[in-house]
Amino acid sequence: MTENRSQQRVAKGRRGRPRQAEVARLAGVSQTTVSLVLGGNKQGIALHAETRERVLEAARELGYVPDPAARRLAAARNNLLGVFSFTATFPTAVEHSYYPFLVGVEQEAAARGFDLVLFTGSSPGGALERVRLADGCLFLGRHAPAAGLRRLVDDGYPAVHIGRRDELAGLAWVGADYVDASAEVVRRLAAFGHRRAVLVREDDDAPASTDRERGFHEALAETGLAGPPGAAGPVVRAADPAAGITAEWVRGRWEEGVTAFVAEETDTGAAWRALLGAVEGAGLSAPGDVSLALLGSPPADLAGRPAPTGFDIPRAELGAAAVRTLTGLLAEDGPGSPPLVACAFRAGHTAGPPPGT
Amino acid sequence: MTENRSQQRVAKGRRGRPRQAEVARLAGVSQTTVSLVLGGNKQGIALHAETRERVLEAARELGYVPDPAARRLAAARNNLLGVFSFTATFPTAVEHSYYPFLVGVEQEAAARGFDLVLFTGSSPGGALERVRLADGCLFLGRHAPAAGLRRLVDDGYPAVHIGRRDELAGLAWVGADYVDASAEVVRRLAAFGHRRAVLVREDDDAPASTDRERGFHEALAETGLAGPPGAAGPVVRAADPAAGITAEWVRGRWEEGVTAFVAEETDTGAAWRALLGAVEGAGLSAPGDVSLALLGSPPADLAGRPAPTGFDIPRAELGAAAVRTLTGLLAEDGPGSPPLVACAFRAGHTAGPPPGT
DNA sequence: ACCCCGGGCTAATGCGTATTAGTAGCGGAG
DNA sequence: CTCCGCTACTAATACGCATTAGCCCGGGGT
Repeated sequence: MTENRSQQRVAKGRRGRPRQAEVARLAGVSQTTVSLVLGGNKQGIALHAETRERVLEAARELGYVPDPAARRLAAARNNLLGVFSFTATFPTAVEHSYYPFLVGVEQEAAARGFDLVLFTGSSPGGALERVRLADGCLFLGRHAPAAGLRRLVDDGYPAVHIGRRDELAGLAWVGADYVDASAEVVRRLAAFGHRRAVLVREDDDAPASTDRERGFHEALAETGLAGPPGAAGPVVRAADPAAGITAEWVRGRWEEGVTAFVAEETDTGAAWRALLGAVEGAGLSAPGDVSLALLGSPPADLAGRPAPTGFDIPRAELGAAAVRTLTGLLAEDGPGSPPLVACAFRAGHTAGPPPGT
Repeated sequence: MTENRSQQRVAKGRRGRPRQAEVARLAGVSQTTVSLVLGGNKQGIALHAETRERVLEAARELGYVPDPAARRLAAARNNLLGVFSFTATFPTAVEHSYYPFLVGVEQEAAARGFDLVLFTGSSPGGALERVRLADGCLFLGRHAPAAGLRRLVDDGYPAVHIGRRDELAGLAWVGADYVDASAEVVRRLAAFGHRRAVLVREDDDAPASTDRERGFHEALAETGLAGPPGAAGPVVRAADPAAGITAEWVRGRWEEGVTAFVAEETDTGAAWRALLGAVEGAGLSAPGDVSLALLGSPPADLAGRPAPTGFDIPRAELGAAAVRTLTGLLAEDGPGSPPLVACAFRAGHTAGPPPGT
């Protein structure tokens, strides 16, 4: 049975893909010559045009494709870019956050002649090292293990993180300008005439969260918007938004004069979800009674609801920018594109003038 | 000269990582021994426990990590699976058809220790040959060029097509069981009490379309459901559904006693879109006046509308099945999983009993 | 005393490609 | 006719690891 099968395979043709040596044999030249012709002959060794043609023809005929591992081992280039995501692939959560990046990454990579290798972080430990198979790698996800990245970066491996990553010196990154985008949202709320606002954030110290909060604060200072009266301050940090952000809480703030509620976007969308529920539970409606804003995009399952006022993260653009930066590192010349990408304000339908204006 | 060069290399730090040879030196053993200890020694060569310890200690001390490229070169495998999609990656169109497959593919691949290489059909000509860099490849999209695939298959390259593909002998494939799923939808319509039904399909001869039609016909025969009276038959083929499926047409069928309208799903969703518009234009409502069913999932932009009665293609599961089949081919042992994956009936809200029941 | 055996290790080689150091052949300058 | 230099190649080697085929040594059998 097994014999039968393997015989079939042998009979069917060559085992595995053709090597340079086979191309060489067919073209009647040496393996070196094949390598020179197909590798672009950067060292400028003289070659007859006709020889070149023969080699190319033979390669085409056999369907030759270089082995990335061998190429890499010989200290050359693969034309492969890695994409490493740390979030284990969770269809639902991923649907709205991972894929759009990938679209941008893929387009930009294709445009520059690179193919993509997807590494998924499920496996533990040295899994990160796998990426060395590619010429360089993009890392995405909030929780990339610093130790592994440190290692790669120190070894001079070209790596670009999608999302701000300052604490890891030497690691290149591209990120969305959450500070400015968040500030802009608050400015719009102020322009509507709101006087008091709160920000609901999850208990997460990722740069993406702190940046949003910073933008929020900056715009408060700039516009004169205030938080609720009292010492609590305008920012609410909820480890479990569903529990912390209740109808009672919303009503309490509302009675204190808060007319604008802002939530940050996270993987789960928990803050926004809780806010929507609590406002509804409090018998308030947006944008009639209160204005709601989301610093980011709503979770996929709320796609049917009216679009929240807020901003859109240009994920595809970010992915493309990351590829540009990475290929810049590979070429060791370009200064790369600027790391911050602007977000687009989204008017949406959940914010408007406060009641009585 | 050679000395000089190697010194440069050290100075440059381009390769700062320790090799097995260095671990070996530190532990006072040979590189072979290091490889045996760290590689798990599958060949069962006798090794002193103390030697083992020394090697492990040395490896730890130097922070040794194996070079994946070298590893793969030596193993003549690279643990890469290709995914080749022919539809150029168009963010919008792709969002709902390409990505869900990928999710399943990725999970199953990760579970089996494979990484993924993404190829996009955008590049011209011999682009197909690129996939040979992976150990095997998945192909997806209705319009995969037969010639290129033929070539790969004949060479014994492990390839699996996602979607039925019978005409290409020797090509493995996995597909959704559209025949049974479509039949089931019709059975449900019959159970509601409908007596006459039509199927609107686009002018596309892909297996996915003909399978749906076959299921439709089979269930008609089985349940006694009929098409409209006259010679036209129960299936309407519209090259341009927006033009062919009009309000007048719907009203015409309705007056002939047709109470159930079924559309097939295609990339664009044109048939379903046209049907919805025409029914509305005819002043009819579903499921009150007529029942509508969609053989597949609605296009992404109609996600807000009531869920159509129909079935869901288990895309992720299909992707996973494809990976299983492919790894089966690679191992040359497993019989692979069965090629047909069942679809899940979706009750939805567009079908019910016909008026007057 | 000799051989064999098996435990413990290593030298040698292969994987496929890129690069470096040549080598043949030939025409022209000296 | 020698030597040079140029063109058009090729042989050899490195890359880092896995694997195969040994090698050496001590003890037990005969």
